[in-house]
Amino acid sequence: MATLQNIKVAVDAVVFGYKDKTLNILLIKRNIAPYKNSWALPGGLVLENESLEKAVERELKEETNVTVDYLEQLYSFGKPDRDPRNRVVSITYFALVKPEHHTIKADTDANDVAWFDINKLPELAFDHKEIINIAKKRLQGKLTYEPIGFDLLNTKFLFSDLEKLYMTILQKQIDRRNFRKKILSFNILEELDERVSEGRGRPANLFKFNKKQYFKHKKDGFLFDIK
Amino acid sequence: MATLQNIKVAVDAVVFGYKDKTLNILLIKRNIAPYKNSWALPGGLVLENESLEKAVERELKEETNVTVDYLEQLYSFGKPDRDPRNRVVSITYFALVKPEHHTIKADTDANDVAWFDINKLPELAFDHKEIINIAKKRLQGKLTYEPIGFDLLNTKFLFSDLEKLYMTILQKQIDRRNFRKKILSFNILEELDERVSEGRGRPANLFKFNKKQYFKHKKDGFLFDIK
DNA sequence: ACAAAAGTGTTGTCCGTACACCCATGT
DNA sequence: ACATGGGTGTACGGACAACACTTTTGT
Repeated sequence: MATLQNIKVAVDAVVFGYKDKTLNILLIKRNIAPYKNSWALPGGLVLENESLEKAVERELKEETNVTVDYLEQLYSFGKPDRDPRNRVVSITYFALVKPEHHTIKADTDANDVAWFDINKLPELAFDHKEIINIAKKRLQGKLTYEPIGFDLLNTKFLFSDLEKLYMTILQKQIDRRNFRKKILSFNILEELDERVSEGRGRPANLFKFNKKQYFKHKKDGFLFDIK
Repeated sequence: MATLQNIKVAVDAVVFGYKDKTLNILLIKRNIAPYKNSWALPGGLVLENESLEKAVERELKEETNVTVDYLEQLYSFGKPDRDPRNRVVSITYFALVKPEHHTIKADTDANDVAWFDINKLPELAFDHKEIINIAKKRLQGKLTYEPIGFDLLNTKFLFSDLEKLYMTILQKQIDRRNFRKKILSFNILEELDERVSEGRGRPANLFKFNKKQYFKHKKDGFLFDIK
């Protein structure tokens, strides 16, 4: 082989949160070159003896103070020139959090951290815009065949929240009656004996996702599927 | 940071071929430690200035003499101890070939290369068994919502070939009449004016996959979908 | 003439979709 | 009493699943 390989391995995370009826992404402001003062995905180099998942979790904790509710590998990026300094292969992750459960906090390095509406993103460092696009597609796809929407809502939620979340992420109208009928038919929700009034209008019932029940049904061959 | 990072980046490929009515995987016999003389997935370290895809294609050409018909990234593996020598992160790929279009040939290093029935795999090096399991699931999934089965058949094929391929990979019975009706309704096949006799029985018509037509329909919102 | 594989149509069921009115509360 | 959001049932149509007989060839 011509030369010894010297490629760095990094991880980056696309963290989604659903806030104020919009889909948000967690970004940090870089305080080192290159792309100093640009916004970027949280992430960094993998340590010598840590797994990829651990690396993501560590970087997220360090840079944003967030612990994720759902994490899965997204895709790996390795174009030779994606980092201007030296070659970096980045293994990216897809994560979901319940924003109200966490207080984001910038690093000691005085970076900034913030949630951005996915439709109002700033300029991004490296190829991070492309990574986000892929993550968005993954989210839209997964939402239809796995019950991951619940990882974006509070533990107790209104049916209308779930409905709005689906409409926001899938970017289409959904019929309220058919949607409720479908979801309820899966028998994976617990209807709580609590009602909440959203200012005006009839108070709505709170629901809880019953994960255990979901896995039981899944083992029996049931398929979660929302058009 | 504690120590400088020294992680190697490799690529490995799970290459599927459909031969003799069975699903096969392309393996090489290692001739260096560790796992000397074990069977393993083709792959190797990424060169300093080559993209990940190029690395896979180069390794496949070098180690097996195969050029793939379909290639996509599968998953990345990075447990700290997956390679006993030093830390290697492997970005794995999922590939399809038409076996009859290629002559496999072992490396100058006198490795061996062979197709293995996926149900009769030998012991495998590293975590390659796990990688193959994930690739198999990907293949089963993709087959139902993208027309990738055609990348495993000859350019001209019989309907019964397609049908058997689906039954073999999905491991279930398929009704011949409903299957044919469904596929034909997609309007992505060309019926050729050639018949082939398979020894005994009524000669069958040859078909060709019309990829252009497929992409045209796809742009118009058509979805390939086989239950 | 028989064995083997290819080719083809109809019917019932279920699921998805479309759609509108009443209910409980706050102001 | 009115405005606002919550909760619910029915009817139609299309897609999928189940199912069996005829055709063409080789032996």
